[in-house]
Amino acid sequence: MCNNGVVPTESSRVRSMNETRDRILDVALDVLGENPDAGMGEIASAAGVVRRTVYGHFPSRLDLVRTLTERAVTEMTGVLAEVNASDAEADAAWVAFVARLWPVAHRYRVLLALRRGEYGEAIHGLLGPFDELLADLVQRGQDGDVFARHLPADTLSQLAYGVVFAVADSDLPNGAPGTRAATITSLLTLGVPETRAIALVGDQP
Amino acid sequence: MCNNGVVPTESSRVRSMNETRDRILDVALDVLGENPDAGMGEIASAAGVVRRTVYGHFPSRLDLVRTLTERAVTEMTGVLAEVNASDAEADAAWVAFVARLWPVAHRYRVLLALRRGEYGEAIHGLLGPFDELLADLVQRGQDGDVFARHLPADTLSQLAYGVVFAVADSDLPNGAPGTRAATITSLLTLGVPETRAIALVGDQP
DNA sequence: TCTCCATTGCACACTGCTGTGCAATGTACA
DNA sequence: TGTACATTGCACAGCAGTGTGCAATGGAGA
Repeated sequence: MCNNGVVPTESSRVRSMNETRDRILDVALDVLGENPDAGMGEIASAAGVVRRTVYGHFPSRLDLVRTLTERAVTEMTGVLAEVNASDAEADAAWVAFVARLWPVAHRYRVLLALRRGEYGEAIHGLLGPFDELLADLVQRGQDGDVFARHLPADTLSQLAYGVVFAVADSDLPNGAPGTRAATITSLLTLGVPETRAIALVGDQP
Repeated sequence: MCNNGVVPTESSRVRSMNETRDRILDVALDVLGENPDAGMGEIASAAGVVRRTVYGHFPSRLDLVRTLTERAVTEMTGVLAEVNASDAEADAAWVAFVARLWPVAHRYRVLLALRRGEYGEAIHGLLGPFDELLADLVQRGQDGDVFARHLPADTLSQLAYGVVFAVADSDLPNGAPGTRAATITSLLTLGVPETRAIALVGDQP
């Protein structure tokens, strides 16, 4: 015994396994992003692996999707909590949120599609904490009179979040040029006046 | 021979058949609205008919969906063309459009979900004329400086249209109370200032 | 060298859907 | 009364996907 923990037990062995596992997850995100109905075989092929191997890492398709969702929630709540912690005005916080969330959330955009359908309930449950943080931010904006009140905060937050990705989808896959337009549009939907929205976004990407 | 045409040939026979056919279409809209992945069996049961009978009227599932879409396009373009014909300002026209389209489009909301997925291409093609009319209206608004220009008219029109139904979905199935909020939100997304939007909607439903 | 084990390749059973064929059955119409 | 036909009930073939079992294979570690 030359180690007292569990980490460096079989360095190359488990590393290779984790690489496979991570590759499957990464590729699954891409494949499902293009076609939410893609099967395990399709994902396996894209990952350069046999279908049987995928089942070795994820007992069922639901397990795979669940793992993907957990990953997404971890990353996205991290960003949102950070933005929420600042004492900036809610509309400025929203701009920062979209700017920082964009790259990660764009990868996980498939979860929006998967929310309706077979695994809808499971995904919805896991996304709960994120949804709450989002609603909190919008609520703060409504309390501070920077966001409109024509809809309750939880509905409005989901809507504005959806608008961001609706713009993304209608854009070239290379989402870069759309970030600015998406941010402005979501601000408008939140009830921020156009002049203020443009001023907030400034000359960002 | 007591008739010279083809219409009143078998009054009760064909009427009964058309009733069955229409009932299947109506019910299919409801069933697919709740679950876009519903099968032919599910639709048949809901229509009080055997699966085999549905295939008697519609050779394939795609035929059913296509018929549904054609129906929707006919009704919706009718409403939109009428609104477009008036010489009202574009934002006022949009309000009238949403108000008049709401009942019919709400029934056909499933087409938005079906647009992604197996029949996406077919539906998209049939919806083309409607999409163009919609883009024309938004373009008119942009030209007249009542709508924002942060997005091209075709993208913005789709987005605003989607917002209307996103609000509807997050509402009670009884969509009545949401019409006002949905109209206001879509106007905001189009870049109409909040005060103007509220003034336009007035004390409508 | 020998052992462990992730991966592979193939087999299989199961489910759920689509679309078709065909012989009843019942009802409107001549 | 008899015919036409929409509907039914059932059977069947096909397809696509899921999840499992099991014997090879091959590379990394003891």
